[in-house]
Amino acid sequence: MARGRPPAHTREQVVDAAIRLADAEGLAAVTIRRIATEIGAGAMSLYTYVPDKDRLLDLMVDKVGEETPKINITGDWRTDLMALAAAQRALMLAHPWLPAALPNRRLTGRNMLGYLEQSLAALEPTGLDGPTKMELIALVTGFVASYVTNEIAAATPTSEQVALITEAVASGDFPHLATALSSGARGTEPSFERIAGWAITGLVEQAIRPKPSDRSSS
Amino acid sequence: MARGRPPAHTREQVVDAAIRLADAEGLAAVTIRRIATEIGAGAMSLYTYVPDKDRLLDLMVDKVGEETPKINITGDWRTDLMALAAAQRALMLAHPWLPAALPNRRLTGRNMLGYLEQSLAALEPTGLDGPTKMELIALVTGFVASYVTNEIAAATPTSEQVALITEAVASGDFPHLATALSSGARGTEPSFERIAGWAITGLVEQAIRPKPSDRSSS
DNA sequence: TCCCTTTCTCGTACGCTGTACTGAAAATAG
DNA sequence: CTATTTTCAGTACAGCGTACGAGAAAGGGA
Repeated sequence: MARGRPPAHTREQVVDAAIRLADAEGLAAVTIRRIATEIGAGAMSLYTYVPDKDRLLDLMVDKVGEETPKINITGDWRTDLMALAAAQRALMLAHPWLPAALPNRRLTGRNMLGYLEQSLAALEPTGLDGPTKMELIALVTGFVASYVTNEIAAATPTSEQVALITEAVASGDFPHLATALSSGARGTEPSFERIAGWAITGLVEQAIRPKPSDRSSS
Repeated sequence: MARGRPPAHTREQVVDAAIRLADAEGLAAVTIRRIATEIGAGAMSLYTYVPDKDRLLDLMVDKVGEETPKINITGDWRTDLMALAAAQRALMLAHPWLPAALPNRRLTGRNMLGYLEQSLAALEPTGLDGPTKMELIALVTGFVASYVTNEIAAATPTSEQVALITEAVASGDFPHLATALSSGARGTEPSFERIAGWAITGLVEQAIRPKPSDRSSS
C-alpha cells in the first residue's frame, strides 16, 4: 500500500506553521509562500495538504480550539458558562487574530463542535429548549469576541482617534460623551469577570422567565 | 482662490461608489480600480480624495451611519436602547458587509460618535458611571453585530457544514448537540426583539445592582 | 499675453497575493 | 525493468494596493 511518492510534510505541520505565523506577525503575514518557506517547501506543495487558503483558515481556527482545557460541568449553569467564557477569552488573548478570523467562518471542525457540546451541557439545568440554548451560546460567544476585540484595540489607541475624540468633545456637540469621558473615577475596574457575569447572568435569567413580558408581574 | 486644476470628482462620490459596490457585490468587490472605473476616473486619481484603502473603509462605515434615523430619547433606557439596537440591525441588514468591516476599525467619524452620544443619553437614567456606560454600549453593539452576522450566515447554510454536523451527531460523541437539534418544536420564534430584550434588560439590570456579588442577599 | 505655481489626472511599474498548469521526482505493483 | 500513482515545485497569470512622474488645467503676477 501507500503507492506514489510519500509526502514530505503533513497537513498538521502546515496548519501549525500558519498558526505560529499568525501569532507572531498577525493574520496578514499568513501567506502561502511564507508558510511554505517556513516549513521548507515549495509554495505549490502546500496545496497537497490544503485545498485553498480559506480552508486553511478554517483548519487554523479549529486547531487552536484544541488548546481549550476541558471544563468540568458542575451543574450550575452560571459557574459553567463563566468558565467556558473565560476559556474562550484566554484562547483569544493567546491568539489575537482569532476574533478577526472567526466571523463569516463556517462551523468547521470537531473542536468547535466540542465547544458547542460543552456549552449545551452547561445550559442543561436551565431546562430551555434546544434552539434557545443555541441562540444563547452564539450570543455569549459574540460577547466574548466583542469584548476581547475591544480589549486588544484599547491597548493600542491611535493618536488620530484621540484627536478625533478630543476635537468632538471640544465642539460641544456631544455633551454626554464629554461627561462620560471626564468622569474617570470609579470604584471597580470593569474586569472581564464582572462584565461576563452581567452578560451571562442577565441573559440566562431573562431567557428562563416563563413569559417574556412578565417583568412587571413578578 | 481655488488655484490649480479643479477636481473632477469629490470624496463623497468615491465613498458612495464604494458603498454601492459593497452593497451589490460584497466587500471583496471593493477595489481601487473597480471604484475608479465606476466613477469614470483613472485608478490613481482616487488617491487625490482618499489617502489609502483602509481610510476609505473607515469613510464607508461612517457614511452609512448617516442613514440611521434619529432616535427620540424617551427617558426609559430599555425602550431607547432597544430602538437603537433595532436601528443598528436595520443598518447592518441593509449593508451586509458592515459587520465584517466593523471590527478592528477605529472610531472613525462624527456619525459613529453621534451613535455613541445617543447611546450615552439613553443610559443616562441608569445613573451608571461613564466607563461602565461605554462598556455596555460596546457590548450591545457587539451583540447586534454578532446577531446579524449569524442571521446572514444562517440564511445560506453550506452543504458541507450540514454534512459535518449530521456526521458529528451520528458519531454519538455529541449527545447534547443531538438532542438540541432534534427538539425542534418551540412556541415562540427567537426574533431579534426577543433576544435583544434579554440582552439589554439582563445586562443593564445586572449592571445597576449596587454590588456585583449581592445576588444571594437580595 | 506669457509664465510660474499649484493642483489634479492617470499611465506605467513594482512587489505582492492566490493558485492553475506542468513536468520532474520518487515511491509501489506487476 | 516498466507502468502507475502520488507528491514536489518551478513558471506563469491575473489581480491587488500604491509609489512615481509626466502631462494637463486652472489662477496670479509680470
